Amino acid sequence: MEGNSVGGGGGGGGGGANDVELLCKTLQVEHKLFYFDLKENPRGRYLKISEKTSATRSTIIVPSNGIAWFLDLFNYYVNSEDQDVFSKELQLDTKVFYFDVGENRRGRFLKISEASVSRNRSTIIVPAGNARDEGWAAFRNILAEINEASGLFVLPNQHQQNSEAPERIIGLSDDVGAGFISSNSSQPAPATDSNIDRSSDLPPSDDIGNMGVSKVIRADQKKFFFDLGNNNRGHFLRISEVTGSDRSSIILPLSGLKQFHEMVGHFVEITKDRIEGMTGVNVRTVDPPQR
DNA sequence: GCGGCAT
Repeated sequence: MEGNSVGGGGGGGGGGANDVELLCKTLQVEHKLFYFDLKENPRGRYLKISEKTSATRSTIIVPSNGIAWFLDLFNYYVNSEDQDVFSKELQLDTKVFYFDVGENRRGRFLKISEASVSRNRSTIIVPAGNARDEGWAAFRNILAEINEASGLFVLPNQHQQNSEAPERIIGLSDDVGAGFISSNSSQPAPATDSNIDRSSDLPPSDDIGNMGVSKVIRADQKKFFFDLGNNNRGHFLRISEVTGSDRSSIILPLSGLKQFHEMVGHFVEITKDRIEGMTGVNVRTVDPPQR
């Protein structure tokens, strides 16, 4: 039961009492107080996020490989137009986090529910804040700090640098609506605006951890490189177009990858009769770039 | 001085 759980304090009581505290931060949003504790135990590292109001306290436990996903999702909710946001599901290990935006007379809020097999569902609610979602933005900033700092702590007993294969770690799926989905929606949401960052946002390339997955395709005279990577803002897919000596890239946070895929599939579908019979698209694996 | 969700 506790085999896969990280930091849940499962089984016989400890409640993470022995866990090492790596980093603590607090954030006040309106009258709520949020505690962020980055902790570590022999099973791994996790972020405990607690919401405390006058009488209640509720906590969610985020596995460390989910911090970047939380960051991406908060960016999504901060950057999207109010009417364009959808609920999201984030599966991490054995638990699922549900992100839902709600509104009542107190204002807009983001409800984050953690559902796991052996535990009651727990929920925190983050107020959007008055203007420009500053409550969510402040929350996002804390996540960014923690995500960045987390990379500075090295597990002494770390056997592999990437304990997760990219395909297996995480599934991020759209729940409701998903912006653009296989159904015959006539109006694809311009989700790309918020999901695709320009390459200028990248830190120096030293910080880009290549995850060892690189592919290249050719189309006509162009080459396109696909590289998985991660930086202090999370995981991303970099797609680079290389012509001659010029390279330009888009950086696609993995939270947008599914929508990207569906969007490409859409255009493949509607142009099918025009590309049938075309050949010459080669896909191969290449060595990770050196820089 | 808040208080949402939902078991």
